[in-house]
Amino acid sequence: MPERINGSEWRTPLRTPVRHPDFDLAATLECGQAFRWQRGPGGWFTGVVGKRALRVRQVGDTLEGDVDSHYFALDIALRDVVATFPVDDEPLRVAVQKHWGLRVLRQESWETLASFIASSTKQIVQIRQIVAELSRRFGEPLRDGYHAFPLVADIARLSHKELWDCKLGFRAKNLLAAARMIDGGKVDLRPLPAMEYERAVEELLKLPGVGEKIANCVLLFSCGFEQAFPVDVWIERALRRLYFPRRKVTARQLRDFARGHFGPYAGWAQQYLFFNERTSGRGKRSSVCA
DNA sequence: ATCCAGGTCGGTC
DNA sequence: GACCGACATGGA
Repeated sequence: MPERINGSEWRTPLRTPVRHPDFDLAATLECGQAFRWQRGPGGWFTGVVGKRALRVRQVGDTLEGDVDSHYFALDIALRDVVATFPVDDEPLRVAVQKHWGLRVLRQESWETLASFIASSTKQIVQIRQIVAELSRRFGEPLRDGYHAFPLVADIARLSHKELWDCKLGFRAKNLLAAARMIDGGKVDLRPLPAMEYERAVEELLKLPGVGEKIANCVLLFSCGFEQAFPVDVWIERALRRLYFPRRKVTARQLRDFARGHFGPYAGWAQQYLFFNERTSGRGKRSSVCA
């Protein structure tokens, strides 16, 4: 099938279609963990992973196109993950059922860190714009007008204004300083996956613009810490609504609850609850703005 | 117009 | 420790 996009041939050859019943491509790509995918005609998603422009779609149980099974974490048995979730947790059970097949991707750590430094008090649609702009201006050109996410060293060399012009606002200085710390060897992302969780958090907190929430995003989405549980405004809202209705609890209490309650795959539970909260229409805002 | 967005940080009490 | 406002910008 010689698919063409914008008149130019895509990536050749497309791989053999793969059957995978426990995977929901759309939910996985649109739940807010990745910022570089776009849904196009025919149900095809296009995006960039590392230095590859990929195109993939799901038809029923079948995946077509560039199926990167490592990136999509297809080796993980979803039933085993769900089996670790607490029994008698009805809200989580409902969320999992509603979005069955949603998986936590294995993303690249620098891109994840940079994207989430850019994310603070930004809407997801704006984060996507910023990441796209950074890539377009400073990332390695790939085929068909796509660009890789810029390397740490390339961001580190930029001026404050060059980053500012990518709509980063007050986050520009944080991204620049973080890039320079990593590029200069003050912080090393590579050993994070092998560290103890607490130690890895501590390491990331050295970076400017990185607090508990963003550190947990990086550890969950790009370092294999399935227990990491980022608490943002959406999850906070969901936890209050689902587990502490009409009770006053502090943010700290919510974090402690989450860490003790959801188990070794708390991060996966977080994604189901997060996506559910954003799509259920019960939050203060009723629509997903992506 | 006004509020709020996948927060973080440095200042208060 | 918990609480508070500043920080930039744009979407709803």
